[in-house]
This record gives sequence, structure tokens and C-alpha cells, in this order.
Amino acid sequence: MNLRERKKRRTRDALLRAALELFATRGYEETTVDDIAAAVDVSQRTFFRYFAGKEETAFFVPRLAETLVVEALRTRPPGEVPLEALRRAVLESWDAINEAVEELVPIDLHMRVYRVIESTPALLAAHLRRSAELEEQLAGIIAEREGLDVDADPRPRIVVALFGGVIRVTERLWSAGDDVTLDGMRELTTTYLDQVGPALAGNWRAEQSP
Amino acid sequence: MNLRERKKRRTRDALLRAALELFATRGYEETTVDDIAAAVDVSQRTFFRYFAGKEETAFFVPRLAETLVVEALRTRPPGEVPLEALRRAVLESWDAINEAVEELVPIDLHMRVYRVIESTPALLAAHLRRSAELEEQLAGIIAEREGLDVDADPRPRIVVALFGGVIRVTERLWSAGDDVTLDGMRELTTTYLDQVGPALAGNWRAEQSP
DNA sequence: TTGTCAATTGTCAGTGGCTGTCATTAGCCT
DNA sequence: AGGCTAATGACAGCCACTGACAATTGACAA
Repeated sequence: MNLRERKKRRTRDALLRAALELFATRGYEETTVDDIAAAVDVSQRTFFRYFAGKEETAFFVPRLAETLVVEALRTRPPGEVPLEALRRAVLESWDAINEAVEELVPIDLHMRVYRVIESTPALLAAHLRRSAELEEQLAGIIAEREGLDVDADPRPRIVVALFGGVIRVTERLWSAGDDVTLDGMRELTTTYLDQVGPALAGNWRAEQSP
Repeated sequence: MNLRERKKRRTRDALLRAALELFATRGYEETTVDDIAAAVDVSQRTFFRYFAGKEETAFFVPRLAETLVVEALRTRPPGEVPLEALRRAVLESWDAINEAVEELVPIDLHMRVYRVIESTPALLAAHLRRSAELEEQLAGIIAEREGLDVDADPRPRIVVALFGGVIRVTERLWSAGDDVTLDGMRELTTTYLDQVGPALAGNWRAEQSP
């Protein structure tokens, strides 16, 4: 890697970390792009040459995670039923995610930023849209696994939508709770995914007092 | 109603219609608030006294619809299983929605704006966040119906998440397709909701060639 | 090593969404 | 009719973001 390339990488990482640190401590809306640029001592214009917008810094790490989930699903054995493949892909990609994230920013900082995303309306909106795009990708992979046409058969998109819904509920509760750790997330996720069947089944009132 | 009140209502409606018309023809991003204000011949500042932001005009009608869905779910007979109650609430509220919308803006204009929402990233993001908030409300109602505590039992949020996922997939396909009518939507929705069971069940490849 | 070329950066000016302030206007009520 | 209050317009300013141009800095060949 060139000196030039190395310099660029350093500047980008510095901007990223400065932005995330500011978001986590001061809040997203309370942080201006000028603040971020000033923290790294570059011009505002330079910031926008590295990131398409303020938002992009907040989602730089999540984007990495998404890539790894997609990859994990792609390498799932074809024998698994769709919902099973999704579940295992997500659960098993977290270790790789953690590792990849740590290379870029302290995992603790990422966790704090994650809470900011969930609690900042503008970021939550962006997060949900990104999730929708991810689900579209996953549906495509599921369809391929099953040898179906995504646009002809609704089932791939539906399972993924169901799955995505559960994941989002989980994420929200996890980020709002106290146990903001990897294991906490894993536990919550498995618990909630196990509830999908029961939740769809009939009378809850009958079940709940055995 | 006062002359003053009537005048305000007229101004608000004029701004709303002008905005939606511009969004539908020129596109959301291509429409400035100044354009909207100019179309009604008021100052930009006045626009912001009626709407919190440009976005709010686009979601004024959808907000109405959401209110009616919530209302419909509240009046569902307690005998219905959660997923059934949600399904019927949505399907049966559309007539009321259509009627209420027509009072405000031509239904055709609303449909065109809907497509703009689905195809404009910033609006889609906002739409998804609003949907998440709606789902939170619906989960609360479901929990109440079943005599559960939303924060203790995950099932209410999960069914609603599943349901919401299917609805969103349906909305997207509907707005992207040709049959952008009420009946088209109704049909798609029932079809897709009927796929929830099959989509969760095991091997699709075995099922698809009977 | 040096000179040339290309990439990176800073500066400046401008647009659009949005807000606070203050003077002006217009409807309301006695 | 005249005072009160609410609605409006005009103006200034903040912030995210973009285009254009000039200055700087690393890359690479002669």
C-alpha cells in the first residue's frame, strides 16, 4: 500500500472514530460535520469526500456486519430449511462480525453508537431502510437455495420478512436493556426465534397457564 | 367554525394538495418547500407553521390511515386469535380509509404519492420508521386483548412483527405493480397472509411439485 | 534527483431545509 | 370603533451538502 493510500486510510479511520465518539457522547443531532472535521483537523469538504453524508459514518460498521451475514447465509448447507438457515447464519456470523469490527473501532464504542442509532429517529429510519435492503438480498439467496424465482413465489420474501421482524424486535429490546453484550444478544435471539411458532399458533390464554 | 379557522383549514389543505401534486409529478427531492409555498402564494415560513417539515406533508394521509387501522383492531371481537384479528382489522379498515382520504385529497393523487414514497429512499426510510411505531401500538393492543404484559411476554410484538413484515412486502409489490387499486391490494394481502404458514413449514421443494 | 502528471485537499460560494425574531396585518370580541 | 390576539411576512442565521477552482502533495519516469 502506497503512502498515499495509507494516508487516506488513516484519515478515513480518524474521521470515522471521531464521528462515532462524538455521536456516542454528545448525540447524533448535536454533532455537526464541522465538529467531526475539526476533531481530525481537516476541512468539512474533505469529510464529504470520504463519506457521502453524516449518516454514513454511523452505518459504516453495521454495513460490515451485513456483508458478513450475507456471506454466512451463502455458505449454509443446502439441506437446511430456510428459517433454519437464516437463524444459523445470523447466530454464527456474530463472532466474525465482532472480530472485523474490532479492527476498525473499539467494540464498546460500536455498542454505544448502536444505542444512539436506535434512539435517534433519523438514524432509526435509515437503519430500517437498510434492513429492508438487506432482507431483499437475503430473500434472493433463499430463493436461489430453493431453486425458486423470487418474483414469482412470495415465500422467500415472506420468511425473510418474518425473520427480519423478529430480529428487529430483538435488537430493540437488546439495545434498550442492560445486558448489551454479544452473549446477551445471542440468548435473546434464540429465545425469540423459538417464539415464532407459538406466536402464530392459536389461543395464547389457554397455553399460558398449563 | 370561525372565518379564521376556515381560512386556516383552507390554507393547510391547499398546501397539502399542492405538495402532493408536486411530489407526484415532479418527484419529492425535486420539489422545494419554496415551490410548495409559491404554489399556494404564502411565504415559506407559513408552510413551516402548518407542517413540521416537508416530509410531514407526504405522510399526512398515511397517518390518517394508521389511526383507522388502530381503531379497527380495538373493536375486533376478543374471540379472534391475534393474527386473525390483525388480518381482519387491516382488511376491513380499507373502506373507511378510502372514504376518509377522499375528503382530503383525490384518492388517485394519494396512490401516486404512495408510489413516490416507496421509490424515494428518504421517504421510504421515514415510512418504515412510522410503521415500526404503528407496530408498537398494535402490539400493545394485542397484549391487552390477551391479558398479557407486552414487556414480559414477547409474543405480542412477535406476531405483529411477522404481520407487519408481510404487509410491507405486500405494499412494496403492490405499489411497484400495475394493479394499483384497492381490490388489488386486498387480494395481494390475503394471498400473502395465507402464505405465512407454508413459508414457515419445512421443505418447499417437496411441496412445490405435487 | 528532478520534473511532470495526477490525486488530495482547502477555500469559497451557493442551495435547500428549517428555526428564531420582530414588525405588520387581519380577524375577533366588547 | 377600538383594543386584543392570532396569523403572516420579511429577515437573518444554522446546518447538511455540492460544485468549481486553485494550491498542495505523493507517484513515477526520465
